[in-house]
Amino acid sequence: MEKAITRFAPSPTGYIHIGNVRSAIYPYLTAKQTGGKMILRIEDTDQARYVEGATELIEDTLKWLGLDWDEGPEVGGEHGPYFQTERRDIYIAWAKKLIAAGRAYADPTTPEQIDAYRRECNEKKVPFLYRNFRPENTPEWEPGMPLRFKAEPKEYSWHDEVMGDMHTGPEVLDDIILIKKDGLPTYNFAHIVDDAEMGVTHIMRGVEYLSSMPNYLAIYEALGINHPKFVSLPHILAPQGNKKLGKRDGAKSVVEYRDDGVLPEAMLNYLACLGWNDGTEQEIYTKDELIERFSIDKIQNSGARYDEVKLLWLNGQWIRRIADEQGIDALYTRTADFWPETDATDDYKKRVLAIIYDRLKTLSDLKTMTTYFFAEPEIDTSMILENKFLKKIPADELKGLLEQTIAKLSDTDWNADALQDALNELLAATGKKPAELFSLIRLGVSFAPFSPALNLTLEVLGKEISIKRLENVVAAL
RNA sequence: GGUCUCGUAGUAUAACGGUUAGUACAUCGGGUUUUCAUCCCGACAACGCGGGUUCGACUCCCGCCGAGAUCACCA
Repeated sequence: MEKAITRFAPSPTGYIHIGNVRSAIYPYLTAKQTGGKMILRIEDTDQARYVEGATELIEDTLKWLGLDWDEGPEVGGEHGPYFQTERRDIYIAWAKKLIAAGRAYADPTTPEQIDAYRRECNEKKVPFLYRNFRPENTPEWEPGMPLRFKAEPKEYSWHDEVMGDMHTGPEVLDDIILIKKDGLPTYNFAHIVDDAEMGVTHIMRGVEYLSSMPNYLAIYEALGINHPKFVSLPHILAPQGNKKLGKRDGAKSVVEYRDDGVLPEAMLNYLACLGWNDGTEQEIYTKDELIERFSIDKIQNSGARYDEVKLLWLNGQWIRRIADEQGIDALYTRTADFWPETDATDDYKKRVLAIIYDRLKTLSDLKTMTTYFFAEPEIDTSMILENKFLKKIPADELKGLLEQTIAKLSDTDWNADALQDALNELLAATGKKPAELFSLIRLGVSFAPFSPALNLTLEVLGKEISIKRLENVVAAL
């Protein structure tokens, strides 16, 4: 397979969210699959929208997801620099080729005049095209003036790897701005130059660029260069409505999910499979499997709706997968930031994790689901007295059952099997149903709405603490 | 408004002229000695509409309808 040179080229205007990270994932998978390279290029030509720290945030996001770039900031490479503001001279040099060929000209029109033209067109209900107002004699271009492309309207046909064969008429061609007044290029020009200089083979970007394609094609043509393959990625849609998912719809930063206890494996898995699938019924993919199976021609050509519920389901699957395949220790190393306030030992926390992990949807569930392992629960007798299995049993009888339990457990070896045996014997001795006796004991030691299997909970809690808690409940009833 | 794109259950998708239209999430029901969860079993639920082409259409063609994108010295 031909080695693909792909790129992720964000502008540093803020964080990367669910809606736009796919245009980093697919280039990564394509590059890795073919033994090629992914380039990270920072498109910082819009000074007004530049956000301090955004580049670091972008890098942070890619690293968390495991999308390492082969060329770009931090790692360098033979095609640098990788910040567009550091490449001004390159753009100017390419722009001069266009001027020399008579395909670009200095634009003397003021923004006010352009607005007037646009209004005029709106009133006449005809599309506004700058080329219809192109000045007769234009000054020689020099820095400080906007430079425009000189369009030669005609039909264009091209192939998009996702959308298929495309065709447009001459009416979409216009004299677009190549270099802005501030001397920096527009995206429209910069990305063409950079992709050419960097040897990019696949341009993978959102479908919003589809309607600009003819203008790009015209520039490639005027420059006399071949264009890369075009891969238009459909939008990810907001959960409600039919809009593309954006920050306004509450699209969270990708790294925010890390802080919420989502595993990068799950995030990558979910996002890669949103709008792509390999034709099989597999749901869980490792990064290596994605690299192996990914194919551009199976990218969906309609938008896909973001579904956080499924992401969280997948995260639960990944939590279990890591614990089951790599062991509790491996999962434990991921949980450092997610425990309740405690000075408990690693060993104790691991034992808690081992009995609770199959209940977790996110790692941050640990915070709320394990409190009674680390602190004395507040005794709330109503939880016992109003429990659906216990409310028909008089308080005195409950008290008696607990006393019997305490006596039995005091005489039991403290391991899961022995505890289970003891609990079964208690069941026989008291004649109670499991739902009754076990609910009582479970609530007595945890006062939590749910908890792991009773014998395991008791084992981890320890003999002394378990019995002490039950005694406290007897006293309170 | 011009141009372009898209249209299978609530959601994500499979099917590439012939299937009882498959799978997963969600929802509902059941099972695994308490709860919650895991796991297992089951149920509900879809080809936007209308014409063609064809022995036969989710699949090919046309029209309509619906949804989206884009028309910046933003990317």
